[in-house]
Order: sequence, then structure tokens, then C-alpha cells
Amino acid sequence: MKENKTIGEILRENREKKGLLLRHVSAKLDIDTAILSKIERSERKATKEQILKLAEILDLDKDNLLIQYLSERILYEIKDEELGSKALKVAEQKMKYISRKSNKS
Amino acid sequence: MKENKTIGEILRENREKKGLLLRHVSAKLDIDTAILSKIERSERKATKEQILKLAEILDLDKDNLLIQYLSERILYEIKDEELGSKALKVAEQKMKYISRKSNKS
DNA sequence: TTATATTTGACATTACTTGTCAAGTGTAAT
DNA sequence: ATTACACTTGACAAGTAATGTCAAATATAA
Repeated sequence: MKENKTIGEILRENREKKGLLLRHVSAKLDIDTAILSKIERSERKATKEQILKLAEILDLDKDNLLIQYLSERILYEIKDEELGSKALKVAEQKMKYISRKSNKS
Repeated sequence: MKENKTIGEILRENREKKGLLLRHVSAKLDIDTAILSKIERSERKATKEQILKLAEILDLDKDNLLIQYLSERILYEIKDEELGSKALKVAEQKMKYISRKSNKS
């Protein structure tokens, strides 16, 4: 029974769990509350830097949050593509090929 | 023994196989030869529309070429990311989750 | 050489991303 | 019901990246 939350949902839940307001967190990120609000509702994408700062501010695991973030960006790339699923699989194959190559195995 | 060619390589090989010059093909695409040259050498990305036209011009399978193209775009998205490989796997999981959901299974 | 094909790099244009701001909505307390 | 506060919304501005042109450079072959 795996959860499946958006980055936005994760960020909002954890911000609220800590009792922080948009204005507190957005100040630390040095952006307007409007953007953070939109990020939490998946109306905008965060930048990588913002994700890393948010992990610190909300005490979340950086690597994990970054993986979630990157995976959303990947899905965004193919969201309107019928062949997206196949493209993803091919991307994985190429990825393996590349790492196999660079390890000269 | 799988092949692993870039889109650019595929395009160039097939253009040459048909005896077409950059200027012939780029004219049909309505772009300068310079861009096509760069696309073939992976110095620039093509647009989706260009890929579809190229499939026609070079008699290549549209779906297959599009999959190759999209997979390159995906890899481009994570090319500098240490966690890229993990992000790809998570993206696939999410993809499965989404399609499971939309099929209400 | 001359001719033709391709490549390169500087630059223009366009499209997307990321941001601000001000006005709007929702909710709870006085 | 008015004030106060958190959040949301949408119009717009600024910055960045993608896409293209052009002219000069390079390569190859006749």
C-alpha cells in the first residue's frame, strides 16, 4: 500500500505539521508567498535549489525529496504523450547502457 | 546485442541512405541547414513537429522515432543528476500508479 | 582552383519560467 | 458585521532557455 503524494502535498503537510505559515517559509526561500502557495498546490514547479532549502526547513530527507521532485519533472516532460510510458522504459534502457559503458563491464 | 544510436545518428544515417542533402531535408522542414546539421550531431534538440516530419521524409516509423526522441528528452532532464536513475524508476512507479488509477482497477 | 556540402559561432527572436504585486476569498475572533 | 489574518488568484514583469538566421570557416571532391 504505497502512498502517492505530489511534492506539493508533501511540502504542505510537513509545513503544517511544523506549524509554519507560508510567509515564514517563503521568507526563508526569499520568494513571495504566492509562489510557495502555487508550488504546494502543484500549480508551479519549484526549482532544485528551493527543494533543497525546503528539505532543510522542513527537516525532510534531501535525497528522497529530490528524487520525488525529479520524477515529477520527468513525468511533466511526457504528460501529454501517448507514448510516454514506452519512452520512459527506453530511457531506462539507455540509462543502463550508459552506466554499463562507463563501467567498461 | 542492442543498438544504441542517438536520434541524430539515426537521422543522418537515413538521410544519407536516401542520398538527400541537408539542404533538401532542411528545406522541407523549413529551417536553415545549420540547425539540421546540429540536430544530427546532437548539438541541438529537434522539436516534436520536426521529428514527425523527419519520420515522413525519411520513411521511418513515427512511433518508434518519437519514442527515441522522448527518451532522449527524459535523459536530458536528469543528465547532471546523481539521483537521476532513481528518479527514473520512481517516475515509472508513478506512471503505473496513474494508469492503474485511471483504469479504476 | 572552383564548386558544393557541411560546420561553426555570433547574434536575433521567441517562448517558457520564475517572480512580484494587488486584489480577492475564506475563516475565526471580537 | 467588522476586523484580522492566511491563503489564493490572476495580470503582468523580468530573466532564462530554446529556436532560429546568417555569414564566414572548413572539408571534400572534381
